[in-house]
Amino acid sequence: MASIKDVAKASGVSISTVSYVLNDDPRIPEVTASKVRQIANEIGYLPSAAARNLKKQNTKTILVAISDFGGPVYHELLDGIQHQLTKEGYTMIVSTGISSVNLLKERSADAAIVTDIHLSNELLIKTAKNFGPIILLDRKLSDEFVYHITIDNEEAMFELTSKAITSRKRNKIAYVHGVTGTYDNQTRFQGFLRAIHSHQISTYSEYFGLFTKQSGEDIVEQIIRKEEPMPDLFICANDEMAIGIMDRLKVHHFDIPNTVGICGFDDIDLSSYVQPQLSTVKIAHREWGMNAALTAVQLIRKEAVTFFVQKGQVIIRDSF
Amino acid sequence: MASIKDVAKASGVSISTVSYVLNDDPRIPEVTASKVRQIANEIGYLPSAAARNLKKQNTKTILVAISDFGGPVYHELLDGIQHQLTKEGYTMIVSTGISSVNLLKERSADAAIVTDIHLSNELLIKTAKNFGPIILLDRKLSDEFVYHITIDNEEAMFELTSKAITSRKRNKIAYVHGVTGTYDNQTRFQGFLRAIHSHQISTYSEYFGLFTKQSGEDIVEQIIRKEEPMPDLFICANDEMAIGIMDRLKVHHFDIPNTVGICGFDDIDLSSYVQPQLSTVKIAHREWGMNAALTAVQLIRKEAVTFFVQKGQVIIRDSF
DNA sequence: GGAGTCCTCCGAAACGTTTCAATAACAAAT
DNA sequence: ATTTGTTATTGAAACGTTTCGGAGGACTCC
Repeated sequence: MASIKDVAKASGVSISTVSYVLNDDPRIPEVTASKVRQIANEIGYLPSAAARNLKKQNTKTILVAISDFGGPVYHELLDGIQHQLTKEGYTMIVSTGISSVNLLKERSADAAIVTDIHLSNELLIKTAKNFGPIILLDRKLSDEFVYHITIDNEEAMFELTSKAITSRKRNKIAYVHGVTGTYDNQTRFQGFLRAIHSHQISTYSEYFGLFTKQSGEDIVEQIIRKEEPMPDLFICANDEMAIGIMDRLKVHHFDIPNTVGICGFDDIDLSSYVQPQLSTVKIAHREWGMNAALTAVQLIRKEAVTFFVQKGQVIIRDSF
Repeated sequence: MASIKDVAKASGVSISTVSYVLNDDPRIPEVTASKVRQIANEIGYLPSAAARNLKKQNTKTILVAISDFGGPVYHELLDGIQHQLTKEGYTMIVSTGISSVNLLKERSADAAIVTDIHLSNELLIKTAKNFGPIILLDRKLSDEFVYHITIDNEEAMFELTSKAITSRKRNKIAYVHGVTGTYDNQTRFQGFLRAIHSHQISTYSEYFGLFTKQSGEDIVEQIIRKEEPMPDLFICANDEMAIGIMDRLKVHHFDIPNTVGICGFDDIDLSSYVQPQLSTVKIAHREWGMNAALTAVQLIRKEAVTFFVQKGQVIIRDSF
């Protein structure tokens, strides 16, 4: 591997001169600089991130740890992060699963933005201490170097549920949980509860899914198999489950929205494709990402951080 | 930041001993090792990737550069790569846009798998020389350190088009290009051409889209606005354009598949949701990813590489 | 009791940068 | 002619690891 030493030798100057040139230091006159640059270019010299990071004690890189590349939700979020980060002169790297853990444990970035429920609180708190700022998007967790920027799920779900309840008379309302214990599920459920209570409704049934389409399908099949009465309004913790439920409901010839209403959360692309189109809550993912990125950079620079609240936007379509 | 030196001092052994312990070297007896481990744990020591990478002259990391996180196609591919890589003891980092360039130019990984048309051949060839093996997924390009693993688009499109042509009598066949000049578009178009020629068809019309749903929609609107005759079979370079076309066709009350047939390529999730369900070609993305990852690792290790050919699977649904 | 063999541990060099402090060369000012 | 100042350049230390080559001690074996 060609190193800075080779460039120095080839251009007849010292290592330090080469380094200054490559970092555009003004104290090197153009005549020397251009010669060095040309030679560096000729031998295809690429600097070593490792050496540079070691010396400078930073990486100019932000790690984004997500739970999986499949989620239809991450696209805009990552886009927003990337956008903001390039603006600030940082590089974004994205990881999942065990790779995220490796990267965290080896201090491979200056800060991390994480939305991956598989990364335990314990690991995060422990790591943050020696790693650098960690910003959580998928849960609330406060610690000295751990921050969070979460969505106001509660309020959004309150609004959506209220709309669903008042749009027509429903008698048997059901809440479909996602993975229990997650921040998203809990806060959305809270919003649901507040909404039905504020409308003097006290009975509701609960079903438990896993945020996946499949788990939504299973819920319907199970209701039918056990011959339980079918709810006439499903408030679902996310769109994927809602769409799964809708699919099976249609197969069994239920009339949506007339006999059964349904709504989701997230406004994934599919939501406006299914028939009828799904009412849901849209999150400004792109802004959320930009926000998180900005916060990360501010924390690294030890500047004052400007925390925003991310709100959801209720979107009423045809599903209830 | 706590370093290995701090651990050494706190546990009363030398730096080298700590290093051996942390790397599970058998020459350190368990009694010493466990003490050191405990102290490292207590002070929350995290090793420095930078220092380690510099010394070992590798990163145990593979970079995957993709064009954008939005594409519905990348999910399984990344999943396959990640799967294979963890099996081989490597960490995967994913990047887009300018971040990819930064990472490439600073030699931040041991190899790269790229499918991002924005990264120029020139950059890739130049970088590969000092970076390490680069494996291209989105084009063919051979150079000393540049490799490619591409899909047999031509054959798959040949089969799909043949099926479409023979399924019923069509008189006005159209090919809908994606971004021209891309490997995918070119090879798919070749397959289309071979198919119609082998069926003694010599006339066809061409439309030019951008691989996006929107561009598909535009094509239909433009045909109608200009009062051109509507084709009765659209062979599209990908699903997204096909779905855009289908959408507008339905709005204008064309009967699919009876008066107009259509097919796509890629088998994105949406393809089985639209009505009628889209005929298309499915790519084994997960295997493709695993394949690419394995190749990358073999190249790094300078082992013999086993190159596979990735084939597409034609899926006939209801759209022609 | 001396030579040989293990076992446990350590010192120091090296990886490729950045950057401080210092030097050399030369012009300008006294 | 010496000092002063400026500009161009350099040497060397430091960043935090890994790992080679030993050192020192305990044990075995004759």
